[in-house]
Amino acid sequence: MRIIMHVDLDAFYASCEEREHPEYKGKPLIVGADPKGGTGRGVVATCNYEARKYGVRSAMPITRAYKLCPNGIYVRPNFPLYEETSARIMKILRKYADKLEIAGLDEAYLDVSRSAGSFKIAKEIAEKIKKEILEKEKLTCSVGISVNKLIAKMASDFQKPGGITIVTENEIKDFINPLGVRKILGVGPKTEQKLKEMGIETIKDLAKLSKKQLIEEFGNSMGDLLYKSARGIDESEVIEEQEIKSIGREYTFEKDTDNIDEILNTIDKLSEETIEDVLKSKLFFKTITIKLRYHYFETHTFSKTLDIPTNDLETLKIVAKELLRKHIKDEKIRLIGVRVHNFSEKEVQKSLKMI
DNA sequence: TCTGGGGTCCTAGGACCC
DNA sequence: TCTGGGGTCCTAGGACCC
Repeated sequence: MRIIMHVDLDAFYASCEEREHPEYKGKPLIVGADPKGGTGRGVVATCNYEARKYGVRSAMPITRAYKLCPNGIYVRPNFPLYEETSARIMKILRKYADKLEIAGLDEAYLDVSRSAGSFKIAKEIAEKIKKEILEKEKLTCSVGISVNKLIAKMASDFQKPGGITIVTENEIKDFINPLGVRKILGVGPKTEQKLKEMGIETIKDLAKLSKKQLIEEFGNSMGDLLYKSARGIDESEVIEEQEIKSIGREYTFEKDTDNIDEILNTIDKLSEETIEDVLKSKLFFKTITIKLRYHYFETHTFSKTLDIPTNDLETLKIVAKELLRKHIKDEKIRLIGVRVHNFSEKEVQKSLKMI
């Protein structure tokens, strides 16, 4: 049997900010877009627990957060700070894990089956991890321990902030049954709503549906996920390193725009930043996708696949602008994005026939 | 309430090849 | 003249995660 641990840093961005700015402590702190006195654009990235008392939550429009908590401290995210802090923490976690899967800046899965061997030792490891992160980084985390990633993640979420929750094989059913379906990784607002319309709200409800029923309603992949998740089954491995599938940048304008120069200049800028990352990763891409969001929030993507992989900035700029010209409607644009994918590691040599 | 920006994965139709 | 099926690639859209 496996022993899987999920470590989740508590209110990570906000906690990093509090650490760097002790004057923020004890006050509601919101990391995200500039509220601009209630007219700003964007959302809350993270807030501390003080701000949560006002009802502020992650992904909430910043204007709404501002109404709920006008006297809060609002700061822009400082990603270099979070990235550096996260990298040091992942280094700590790596020492304790047979296998480590980084699942974002603020969370990771650890396979500790071999090194722990039992839930008792796994708990001791979790305590050591918490202690080391607190001493070295002045940050707290929540830990879930179980037999797979699905339940470990649900467990880490169970006693936040700062808790350690263990769910053994025998306890899985009682642990998941009362939880809402939304706690399943992969179930978002749409699937939750659809299930609700079917009279399904908790995992216990979900477990009553047959596999056939679920696959008919939700398709092969999601149907299977729901069927297994409702039974606490998750065979997925802790994966050490994931390959990069796509690289891109997008930008929401301060004000919706139909100024073509502004849009084209933005494509240039986004392309340049995208290529910077592409060069760092030493990859060559074949497919270019642009994303357009209109003022009424309708969003479209358009892509073109090249004959030969490239990492060339001019090619990206030209193709991105071609795609824009070909597809853009006569409406104000809210967001524009550029993304590249379909990677290979080498620039494919031109065919010998060309000689 | 009016919805960021970085991504991943899945679906489905059509083209094209064998 | 009409009709196969499988596999792969491309394109567009959508749900979801942190």
